Amino acid sequence: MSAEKTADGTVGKALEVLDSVAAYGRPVRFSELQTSSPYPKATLYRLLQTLVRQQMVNLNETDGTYSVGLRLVKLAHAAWETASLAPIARAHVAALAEQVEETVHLAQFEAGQVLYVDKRKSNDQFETLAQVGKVAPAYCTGVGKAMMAFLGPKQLQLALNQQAFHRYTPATLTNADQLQAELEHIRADGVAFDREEHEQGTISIAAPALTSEGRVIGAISIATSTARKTIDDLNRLKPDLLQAAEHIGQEATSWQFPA
Amino acid sequence: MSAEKTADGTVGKALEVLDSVAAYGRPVRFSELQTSSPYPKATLYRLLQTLVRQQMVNLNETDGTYSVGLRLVKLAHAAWETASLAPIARAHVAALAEQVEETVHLAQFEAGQVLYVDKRKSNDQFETLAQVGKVAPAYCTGVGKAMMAFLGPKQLQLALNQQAFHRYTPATLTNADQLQAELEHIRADGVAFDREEHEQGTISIAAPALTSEGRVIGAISIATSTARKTIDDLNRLKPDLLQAAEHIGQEATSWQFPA
DNA sequence: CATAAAGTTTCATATAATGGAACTAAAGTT
DNA sequence: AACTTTAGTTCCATTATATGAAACTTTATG
Repeated sequence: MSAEKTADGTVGKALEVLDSVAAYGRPVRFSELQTSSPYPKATLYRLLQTLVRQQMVNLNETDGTYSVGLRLVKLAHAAWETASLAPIARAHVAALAEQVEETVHLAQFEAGQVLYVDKRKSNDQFETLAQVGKVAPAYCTGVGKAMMAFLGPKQLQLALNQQAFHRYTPATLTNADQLQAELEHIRADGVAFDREEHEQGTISIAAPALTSEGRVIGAISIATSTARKTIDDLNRLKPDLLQAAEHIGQEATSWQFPA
Repeated sequence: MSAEKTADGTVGKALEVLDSVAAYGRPVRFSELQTSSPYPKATLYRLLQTLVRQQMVNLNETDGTYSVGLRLVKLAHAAWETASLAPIARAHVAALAEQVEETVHLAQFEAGQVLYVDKRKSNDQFETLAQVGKVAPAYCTGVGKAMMAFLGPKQLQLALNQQAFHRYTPATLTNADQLQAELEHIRADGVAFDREEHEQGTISIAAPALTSEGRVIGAISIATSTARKTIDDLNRLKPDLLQAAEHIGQEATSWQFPA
């Protein structure tokens, strides 16, 4: 485990146990948790009981399985309401999806990563929470590069240090210099492109959502497959995209959304 | 603080701090957290730094405020996916709302309380997460009584002990004997009514969703105001409600949803 | 019924956390 | 500009909490 996590003693351990329960995505028995835990059996057991008493984990006494608990769901909800741009931006995301007839993503920048907070396909009857909440790297996604390009210098330096530059496809940018050059282009052009950098066959055009003071609060993108459209096709959607991004920025500023 | 929380030492304290950050619902400064914290300044500060390092809390270095962090949002998402009946039940909730043209709620039973996991109004274009995740008492809500009525005896006893019997309106049931008698009626009738017991002017009819083995996994309700409809009007919707509840139970059983 | 596996508890010892006091930085006042 | 107040941060002797191997209990299996 990382030195950072070690430094956080009991709390760090408890949260790691919580993560492992959550990661199973289904109720899990103690012995299963034990097989993948770095902790001695007694330690794991005690941490788990603490989490159960704190209602972060639920113990189903009928079959002896553990699953995420009510208190976490409550915290989850508070986290979503406080930190998510999705409620404010929803109408604009929906309108853009209808207009361009492609998948539209809304994302935020957190700890150097991209967090998808909304996704809308024009023919969906509803959006599902299961589609949002996903985290992706910033350096090789449209929304990630769009947000990085408009960060202040201090935040940008920190963000650059937080990129792993793992090569996902042959098109992935794999070092900070390449990325910096790309970000200059994006700043000049106003939009970012994902040219199959994260996922082969997937391209997108993205624009940052900025407050009236120019601070990055998120990004919106139109994504499609190379089978359906080309980068030039996406570029033709630039005006609609920029307008939606600007609307989101304006609305967030009027709501005094934290940036 | 309760003895239970005290017994959980540092983890309990850290979670309490996390709760208080989440409860603000907006970015908050250290001094504000301090005013309502039971902990000495140094202790609060150190717990907060631990949560920041663990990414459960985010520190905005620009304005020195704390807010919920990415890791909590990730855990949130996992919690939702694992523990929520909402994705499985969604189509049935939507169909019922369309059919009866009133607000339909979907809820689950957790730690003696009702957790709303979906809500649909027939004329909504979308549902918002902000509407779900709310917790309510069981003894004076339609969904709560519907679920309690079909609990096994051991679980029912525990659940009865978890009710506060606070009087919300003149119609609120305020002791276990009254509630037990009401639950007998509900078992016989198959549905529960909220007769302005939780909120003046709000009435509802609710039915439990049961697995094929008869275990309670949730409840669904049709809620309206006394200005719009009477209890008799709601009773006429009983067949549609029971059918939707049964469909949800069947689908959950086929998905092997944990009960 | 015996054995194995899973879950739970004990307690001497080790480690982590505490919190008053002091320090540093930022904001406010004169 | 200087001083005061408030907010944020760090120190470290002391205290509290956590640890984890071993043992025990319960449940499952052959």
